Amino acid sequence: MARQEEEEGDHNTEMEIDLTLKLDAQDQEQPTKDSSKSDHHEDHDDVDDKKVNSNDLEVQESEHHVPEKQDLDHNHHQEKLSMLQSEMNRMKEENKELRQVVDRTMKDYYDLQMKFSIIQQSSNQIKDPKMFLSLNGHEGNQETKKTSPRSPTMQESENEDLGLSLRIQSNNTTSQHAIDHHENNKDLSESITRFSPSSLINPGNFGGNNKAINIANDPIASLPNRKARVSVRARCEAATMNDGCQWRKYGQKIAKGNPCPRAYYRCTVAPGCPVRKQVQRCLEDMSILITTYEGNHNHPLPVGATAMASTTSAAAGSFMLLDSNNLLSSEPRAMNQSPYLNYYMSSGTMNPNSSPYSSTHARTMHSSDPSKGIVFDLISNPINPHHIPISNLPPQLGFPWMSNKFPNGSHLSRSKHVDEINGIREGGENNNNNNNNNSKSILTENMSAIASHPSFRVAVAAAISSIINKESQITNNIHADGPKDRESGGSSSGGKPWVLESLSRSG
DNA sequence: CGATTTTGACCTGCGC
DNA sequence: GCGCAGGTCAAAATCG
Repeated sequence: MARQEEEEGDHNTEMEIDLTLKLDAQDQEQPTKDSSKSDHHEDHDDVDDKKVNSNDLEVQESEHHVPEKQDLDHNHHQEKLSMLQSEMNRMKEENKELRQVVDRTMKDYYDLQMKFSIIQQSSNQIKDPKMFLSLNGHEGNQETKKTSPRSPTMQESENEDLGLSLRIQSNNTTSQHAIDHHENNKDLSESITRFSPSSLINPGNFGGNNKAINIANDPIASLPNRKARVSVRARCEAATMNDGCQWRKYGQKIAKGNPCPRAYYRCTVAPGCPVRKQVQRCLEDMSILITTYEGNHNHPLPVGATAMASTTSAAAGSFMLLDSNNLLSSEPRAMNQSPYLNYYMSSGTMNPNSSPYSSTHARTMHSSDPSKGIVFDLISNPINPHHIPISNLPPQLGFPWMSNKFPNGSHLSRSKHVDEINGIREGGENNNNNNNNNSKSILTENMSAIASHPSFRVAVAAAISSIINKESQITNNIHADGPKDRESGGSSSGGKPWVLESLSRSG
């Protein structure tokens, strides 16, 4: 028996040594742990606590171990406390930096708003303004810069941290002159847009039977011979983008020039809602989904649909209003300097041979392409090394705006979406060795991950479109002579589509 | 059984 | 006027 007690006593001493070693090891690891790991660490602590507790039961039998055990517990709790405090301090710092970035961005935003209104006010003297909004800190490829040198009149302000920028460029060339110029240039004419107003806004282009359209409730649709159309190009592996609205498919057709069938949907959130959308895969890249919206909803939108709907309707409204004032030219645009979110004008037809990633980014859309009117291009290529291409994501890690139901039946949750961003962040964090710049690099990565996220871009696009809409409405009130004036140009003065795109090019 | 999708027919506009 | 292509309708089929 005595020998047995001796053995137990030795065993207990060994356990305490093990515990001390473990705690020492934790002390060395703690400063390098991130929050998630520290949580994990706490789990280990719990286990260790249990070990200690179970150990205490045995130690109580041998009294000379008790004071050491208490010290150990005390030290352990103190370590935990200091660890949490350091973690809190780190998060506070991170929060502070984020706030600064947000403040700076807001300041830039208001500055740009002011500049834009000034430009708008003087826009009656400018016949051919170029408008360019981008959402990226990276400058675009050089080829693009060559094709679209910044004019001295260009006003810009960029936030390098967030990559938000607004550029408004104007020149004095008339639209017709631009067309003629490009028609004379064979090389350019292949990649550069040609203006085709009749194909853009044409009542016949969206079906002959429009009985369901509620003209009274749709100011844009109420304009005779005009329909607001907004296209969204986005990488999406699901059949349709989940934009928050409820849609019913009412037709499908294989359009000429694209073997992918075009699906026709109408909004079923409210009976008689005139909004319709066409969904078609891009010929050049099947992972790109082109969704074309038409009309304004005549009902309150679900929360999830607000961003996209306000984007489309606001942009459509601004497009119509600005166009009606002849503020925009039909000159093809090739000014994609920023790979993330660019806002420029193009003609109404896309050449199926022209790649959406062409260096000039001039879009010559095929007449059958649904991307007539305004195009929100939300395609992003992985500039960020931590960016996960959507095609590489497992189905359960899609974007929230993608269909909640995947073909395989798996469902998305918002937390997954958050996990995706967290995953990006953690991926970047693992590559850093916890130096002093760690929090900065994390911050940068977080910001770029957020800024490059399609949902964020949609939200920003919505905000920008709303601003443009408001500004254009103001301008319209100042310069327009009323609805009659809008139609004075007939169909020839019709739609000059804008393209809002977020093509990012690693080039 | 109601809602949704599919699919062929039909309508409309445009170019020749 | 005719043919073509895009868009819509509506009955049948399918799904949950």
